[in-house]
Amino acid sequence: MPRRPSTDQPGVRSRILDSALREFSLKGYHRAILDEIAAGAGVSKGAVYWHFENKGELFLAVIRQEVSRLIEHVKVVARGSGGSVVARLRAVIAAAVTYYADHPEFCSLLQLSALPGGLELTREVEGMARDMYRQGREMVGALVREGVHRGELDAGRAGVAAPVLVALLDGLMSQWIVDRRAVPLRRLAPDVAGAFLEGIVKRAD
Amino acid sequence: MPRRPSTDQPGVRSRILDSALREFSLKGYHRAILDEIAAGAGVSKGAVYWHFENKGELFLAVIRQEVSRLIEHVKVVARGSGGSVVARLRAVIAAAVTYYADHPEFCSLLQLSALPGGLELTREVEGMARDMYRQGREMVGALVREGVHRGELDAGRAGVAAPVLVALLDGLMSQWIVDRRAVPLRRLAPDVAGAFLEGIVKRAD
DNA sequence: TCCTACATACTGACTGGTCAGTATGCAGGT
DNA sequence: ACCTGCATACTGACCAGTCAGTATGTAGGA
Repeated sequence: MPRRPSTDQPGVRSRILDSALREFSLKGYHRAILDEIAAGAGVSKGAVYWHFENKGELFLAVIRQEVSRLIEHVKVVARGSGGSVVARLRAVIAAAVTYYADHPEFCSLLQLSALPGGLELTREVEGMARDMYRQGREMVGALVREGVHRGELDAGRAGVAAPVLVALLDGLMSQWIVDRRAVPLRRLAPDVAGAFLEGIVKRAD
Repeated sequence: MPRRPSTDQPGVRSRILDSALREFSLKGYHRAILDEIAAGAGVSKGAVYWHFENKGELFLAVIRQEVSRLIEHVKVVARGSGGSVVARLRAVIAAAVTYYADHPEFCSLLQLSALPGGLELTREVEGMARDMYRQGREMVGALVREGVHRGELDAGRAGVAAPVLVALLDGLMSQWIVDRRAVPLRRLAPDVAGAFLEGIVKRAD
């Protein structure tokens, strides 16, 4: 239990979190070593155990911080400036993709956290991944419902649109991580949005 | 180096692979213990080291086997019975989704193998994941080119269709793994195919 | 067809390195 | 004098990998 620090050295805790993010995203949970996380933060292992109960809790804290940052980043865009729903969906896709491309360490961490429960760590991490996906689907779902209501989107697709868009973004990230050249995230983003919105089938015009 | 066995106990090697698949997919690479893999196969640790160089090679062997099974399974469907490209794309989506749903251990393993290089294991595993995604994109890409040539698919979407479909399938699997109720793979499959092919935007009819 | 001389395919006890977690010390603030 | 916020040194469990030993073949000579 991290006793609430009062005369804290400014930022020790967040420096530990930063260093932990680096190490975990570079080496994974098991190969990340507490002594090196501590060294990376310029403190000792004692400091880590002062601020965090154990390695697992540190990992959870890192994930919590990073996930909430992404969610916040995308939510702002989704609430949007009141344009059309289609425009806001395009913006959401662009925002997510941009965030991925700007935060590769975050992507690594996300892949780790989205592993099936038991792999790598505890069920708790799996629960966080589940929540994250849910929040993503909920956000997209709300947008889609609005779009259907406004007559912009097809009512028949309302049910799958959310899991499909979340899957799309997640899966693109996975491909990008292992092969950045083959899947140039940023460049693809507009076309991806187009394909998601309008499909790939040729229609009469 | 596994010298070719002649008086092999029938199936020891494949029993080890089966047990390793179970353990790795249940516990991940690091928490899977060789003694338990051996016990699960009904042999001793020595037998594991007789057939495989080390733990990493065993992991690679398991992944290779499983990935090539999926690829083969889907490729057969993609070559298809000569129907329309759209029909074959639907069939590919259904085949992949069905395969996922029927082989949850495989899904866990796939998630593990698709981790960024260095996480969990070596660059070699990352290379396999890269190859797998490439093969997937290539397969879809060939289908899409045929579809464009036949006038079924929109030429403007030809470039993104492959990474998008691969992403879609991969991302759906990820969501399904951590939350099977919220993302009922099999039931969603047809609608997913519809969304991918025709998009979600409402069009005038 | 039986014996010799190996080869194959294991067994299971042991070792050595690694690393999470702990015990203890200690400086500065109050 | 005591608490906070660390630093340092240590412990012990865990587990990959090793290796001497064994049991079961089997090819070839006599």
